Amino acid sequence: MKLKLHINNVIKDAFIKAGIAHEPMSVSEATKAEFGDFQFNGAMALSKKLGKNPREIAGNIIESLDLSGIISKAEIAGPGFINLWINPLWIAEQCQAAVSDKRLNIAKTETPSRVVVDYSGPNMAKQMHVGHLRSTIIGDTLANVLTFLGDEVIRQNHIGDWGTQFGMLIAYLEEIGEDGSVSLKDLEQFYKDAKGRFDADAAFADKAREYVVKIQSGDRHCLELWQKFIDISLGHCEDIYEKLGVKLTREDVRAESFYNEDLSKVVEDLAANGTLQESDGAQCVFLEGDEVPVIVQKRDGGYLYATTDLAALRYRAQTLQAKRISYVVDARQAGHFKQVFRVAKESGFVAEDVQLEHVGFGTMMDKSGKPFKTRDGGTVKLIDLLDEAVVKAKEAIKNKEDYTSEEIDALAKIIGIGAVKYADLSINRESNYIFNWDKMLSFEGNTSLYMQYAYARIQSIFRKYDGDIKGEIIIGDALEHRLAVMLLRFEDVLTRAAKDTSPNQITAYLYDLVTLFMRFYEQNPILRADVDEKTKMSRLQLADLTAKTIKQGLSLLGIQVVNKL
RNA sequence: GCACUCAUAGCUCAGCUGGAUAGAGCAUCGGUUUGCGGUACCGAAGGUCUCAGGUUCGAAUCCUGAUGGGUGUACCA
Repeated sequence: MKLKLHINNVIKDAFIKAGIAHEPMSVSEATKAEFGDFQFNGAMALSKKLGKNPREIAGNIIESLDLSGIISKAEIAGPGFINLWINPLWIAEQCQAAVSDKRLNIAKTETPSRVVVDYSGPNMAKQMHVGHLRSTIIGDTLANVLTFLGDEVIRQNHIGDWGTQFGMLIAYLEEIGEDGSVSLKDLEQFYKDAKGRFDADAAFADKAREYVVKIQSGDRHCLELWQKFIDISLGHCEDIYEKLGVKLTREDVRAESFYNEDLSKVVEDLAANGTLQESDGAQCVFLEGDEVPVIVQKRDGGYLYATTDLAALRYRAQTLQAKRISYVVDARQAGHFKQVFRVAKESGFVAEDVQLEHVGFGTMMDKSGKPFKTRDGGTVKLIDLLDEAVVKAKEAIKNKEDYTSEEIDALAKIIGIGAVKYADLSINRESNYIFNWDKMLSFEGNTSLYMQYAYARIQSIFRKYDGDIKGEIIIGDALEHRLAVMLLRFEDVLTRAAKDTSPNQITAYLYDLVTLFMRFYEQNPILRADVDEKTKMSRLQLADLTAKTIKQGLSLLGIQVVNKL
């Protein structure tokens, strides 16, 4: 239900009827309940253009407003605000349509766009650490939401599988032989051991260097070892994706190595364009206004990060035919992407109408506001963080005696992982945030457990009530009205969150929704004996729609719900 | 040095296209229960939105400057 669009259309009609030859600005949600459901602030802005006072303009608009359909009441307030009330009968009708529809009456877009979402991008030489969390779950959420809204989404996992360090790792893998997969369980350790050999043994180091050259020139034996290493390493990542409920698969992997053969072409084509310049022996693109150039080829002939990204951009725009390409990468790389995007467009690798965006995000901090590290200063492995979340979630489950130990394990997994994800996704993407277990696993405030609790509570209503649900939704009091309007806003929120790539708009909405439901439920009994049948049916359906909206919302964030907790 | 970015309640955070008295949660103080899951709900208190100018009918939001943090800055990814 595109709620705002409907209301905007009513305003637009009023503009035409009133003979105002301007495009009206969009309505916005009312800032307070007593101001109605929505407000239109465009009269003030028109005041100067029309040479009239804003209240008079607002009056003209209201006179021309159709109050027989979606909007039932309109009032002028203050300097020229128009407060709008939505017709309760219409709201009820729309909620009814939503509750009986699998997609909650949210249509897929009629103009789907092909979107590449680049996210996660772990390095195969190392284990995933907490720094990969945000990219992985923000990117996955974006992909989920866009898919749900009807776009054609291509997920791309640009894993780091190429470069000099791999020679060392492969040489070591060969040296320790068949049981390499065992040692590889701990990639950090494997990396350290390989590095130890590299530093201590000159023959080993020579072999490692030799392997780098061999891999890149396509030596079969070395490539086999390399492939084995990548498979094992990627397997670790997939364990984490599985735990996180992230939908990345092997099909989505387009590794750095995938673009290997394109790299020389990128440089050639830039040279042919005349955009390339040599500087200190390196091949560079100098952008107007930028101090540092984009280096695409080193003095020694090697290629760089930017070269691979240019190749990937071209592949995504030309071969995959994407119209929007979103990179979910740490905010610190803003400068890099700004430059690479410019080169891609200016060189014609990517057409002008393709939207390139760097979806940057802030850093995870510890309690003291410093980057999140282990006690001894190392990076925190993502797997350890997730395992700890499950352990802590177990402690948070109250009536443990009601469950078998298998049930508790399953619950703890959903709740623990969900809590970590929700806490992260509920923070404004661009800001740094302080990681806090207690807050994350609290039932209070905008947390996953508050959502889960509300959801479980609603499910409990339906466990108690085993009759049929029939009849209509009737909007009774003001709280029901507000709850119903809130439910209808879901699509607008998703659309906006997708446009801005900000998952926290979804969590903020869910929190508002749940808070409103809790208030509604406190005040409006459903199953109590003194509630008449019609009211009971109506409220049951509102509760049902609330639960379905929570479930759908969390599902887009990649978080499961539980019926009991 | 230059560039980017951030600064909102004691703490952790919201605040979308500029709109009405800047909102939540925690912590503090107080209230609600013959209970549909109290891990809930209601209320009080808490703010010169870092500072100074400017634009505007209207600025936490836009512009300029200052101060204080963070980040990036030529052959790593």
